[in-house]
Amino acid sequence: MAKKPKILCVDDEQDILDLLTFNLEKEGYDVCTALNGRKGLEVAKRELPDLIILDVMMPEMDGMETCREIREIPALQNVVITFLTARNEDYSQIAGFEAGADDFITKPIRQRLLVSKIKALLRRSAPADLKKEMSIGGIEIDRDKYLVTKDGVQIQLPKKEFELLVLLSSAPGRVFTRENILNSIWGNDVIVGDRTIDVHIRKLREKLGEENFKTIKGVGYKFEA
Amino acid sequence: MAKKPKILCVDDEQDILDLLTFNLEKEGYDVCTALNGRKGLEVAKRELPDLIILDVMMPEMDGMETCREIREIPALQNVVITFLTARNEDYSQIAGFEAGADDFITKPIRQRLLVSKIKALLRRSAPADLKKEMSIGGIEIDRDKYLVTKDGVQIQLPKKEFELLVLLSSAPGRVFTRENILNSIWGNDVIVGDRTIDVHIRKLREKLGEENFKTIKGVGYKFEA
DNA sequence: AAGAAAACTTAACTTTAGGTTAACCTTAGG
DNA sequence: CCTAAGGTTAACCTAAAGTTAAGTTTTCTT
Repeated sequence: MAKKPKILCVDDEQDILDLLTFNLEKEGYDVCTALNGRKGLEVAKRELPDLIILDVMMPEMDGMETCREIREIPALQNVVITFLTARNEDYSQIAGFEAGADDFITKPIRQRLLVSKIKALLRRSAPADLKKEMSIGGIEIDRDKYLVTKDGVQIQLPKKEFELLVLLSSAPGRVFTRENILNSIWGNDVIVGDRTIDVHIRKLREKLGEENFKTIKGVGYKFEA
Repeated sequence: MAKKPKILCVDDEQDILDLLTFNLEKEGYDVCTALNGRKGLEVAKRELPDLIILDVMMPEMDGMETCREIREIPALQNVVITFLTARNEDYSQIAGFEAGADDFITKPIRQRLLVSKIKALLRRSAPADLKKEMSIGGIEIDRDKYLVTKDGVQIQLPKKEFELLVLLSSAPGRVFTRENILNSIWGNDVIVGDRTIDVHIRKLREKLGEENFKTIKGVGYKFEA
């Protein structure tokens, strides 16, 4: 079963965060939150969510600015971002789309609408992911078929290895910290030892070539061809 | 000879259903109907139509939502879906396409236009339909005749086994999760134990060869030759 | 409409792949 | 040349899948 999508909510009002969290978790999403733009950015980097809900009006660093900074981060280039705006702040939508927003949700929040919008957005963003029957340096990854091919030879990877490969290959050349990896593959709550990642990396190296998985000591791992 | 295409019409007004049925049957299509979204979904799952006409405005579960749910079902991923809208509900088209619609038909229904649109849509999707009689690695599956042949020997499969085979073989090599399988064959609501799937898989393996049905632990099953 | 047969689901148990860990080894980098 | 981070191996554990047979339900048949 596909892992549940992770959604980051950023708003300076705890009430709103609670409301969002309640509704989204009820729908089976994995929700994390932040109380301002700067923290939102931090959490986004660490958690690599699938979708981010950003309040436009926030002290210190507003939604627009946060959005721009998020879009600067290579690993978050394709995250879906939606803004939360008051209904009458309509005019801001143009600026919002320019900043890199995908959609808008207006306050007050209508819960059913919220959920269906989120669903639609995540579905829409899925095709972008599915395109990724990606092929890098002799290694083809087909997410649907759950299949990896190296130099024309099919390789059946176990679940965790496959997930790790998909993660690393989602942004080739980018270094994923151990924290990144733990968060995306195991989830926030599960605790596994550090050596576990090493072991999976080792297996990937065995099966797909030593040189494709580089260690950056003290930082993490990256995949390249 | 190609079997006549099956069309499912979903609308809460019996009048509209009658009108559609009359016109489409006259053209030689096999028509089935449902009076609301939820029933439409059920019928769609059972009948696996080639095309679905969905009224946008329906009580309980509207066309959009029905459409989204239909698209969730692997076996119906490639069904052509067209919405029925009032001419002035124009705006909804954007949302409609997002939900996974292929086209729109506006009310009031112009009968000649309806028929030519349907024809055009079915023509466009035709290649996908040809898959109805497939043959992979000594195994022939004829969906219409409800018949399976292995190495020239006819095998009569029970319903569930046949459905499972059809599903898995609809995308050979692709992994179907248990969730996928449960949703397409049993439906979202029905709850059957996990072991049930195993048993059906076992029977298929017995009858059609162990090797053709591969388990990907923690993920699901796939069919290949 | 009863009885039989076939299909389907479940329960209880076994097996196994794959995930994790512990213990020890290696290496990079200060 | 010491230390901390990462690598390696094999043993262990567990959740997931396999199996079998015994209920249920559906469906034919007469």
